[in-house]
Amino acid sequence: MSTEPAPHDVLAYLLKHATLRLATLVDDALLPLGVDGKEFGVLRVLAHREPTSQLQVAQTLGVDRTTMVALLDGLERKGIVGRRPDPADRRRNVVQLTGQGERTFAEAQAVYQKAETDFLAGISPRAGEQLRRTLRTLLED
Amino acid sequence: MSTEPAPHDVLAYLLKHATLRLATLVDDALLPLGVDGKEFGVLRVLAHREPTSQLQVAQTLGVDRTTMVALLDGLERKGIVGRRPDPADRRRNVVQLTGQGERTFAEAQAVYQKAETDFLAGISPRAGEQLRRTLRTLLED
DNA sequence: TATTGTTATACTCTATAACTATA
DNA sequence: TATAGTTATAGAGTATAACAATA
Repeated sequence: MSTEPAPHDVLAYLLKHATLRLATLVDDALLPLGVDGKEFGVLRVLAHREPTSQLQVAQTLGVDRTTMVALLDGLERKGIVGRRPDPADRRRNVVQLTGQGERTFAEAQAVYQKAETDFLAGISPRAGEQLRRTLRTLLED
Repeated sequence: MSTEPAPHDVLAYLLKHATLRLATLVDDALLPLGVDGKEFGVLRVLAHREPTSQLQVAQTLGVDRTTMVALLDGLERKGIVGRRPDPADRRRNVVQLTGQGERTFAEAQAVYQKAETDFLAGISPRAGEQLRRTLRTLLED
């Protein structure tokens, strides 16, 4: 046997695969609602804010504005979001959840919480909270 | 203001972005060595094991065997790994680090450790160890 | 027949460049 | 001139299918 450490026991690997596993759980859980994890991200932004422009949503999520177009096209086709020109600046689109979108978001949030709980099932609630705090601190900078 | 929780304060988001940040730090740190994070993953597998086949390396890393071909092509071109037919089963390629590959791996490991330390700079060593333990437990299943 | 490595191809995801309309 | 949204296009990354050599 080699004296080298196991290739999987390194923080970058552990973080990546924990991320992947939770993302898979969430995507699977959201499947019946007709949205995926990325779309759920858009819904969270729209539910949190007053109606905003596409660009603001894109910047909040850290994606390009051209990527946001396709994302919103899909959500609009499903009747989850609506777009209309901003009367105050007609270059902008005001984006907001539709009534159906609000319901989908509420269901998606419940489904997400369950997936997260399942993901954390192997550790104590205290350890789960500690994990969340630690990650927040690391991302604060 | 909305009563909805902030869209970024959700475990899936925190995990994803912590992963991204560490991956970026590691890639940047490895740049002068001429390898990236994914190639460093291959090096870790090869350093840990006795010489193995391409397929075994691919499976350990969870990538397709066709993906491994291109990865090893790059590492071989750089003189970091060598490939030769396995005398015991000539369908297989035995893959191992070259002398230069061993040196590159040693340097890469030092560089990685520094990037990880920088990443964890904002929390206590105890919290860093707790993070590692928690992630290991979550991935054990 | 099944397996390993390889190649060609297709698919997904995302960004860059160019266009339209508004400011 | 600059900005928001859109479209077309290109690039990175990875997987699927088909093939050659070997078992």
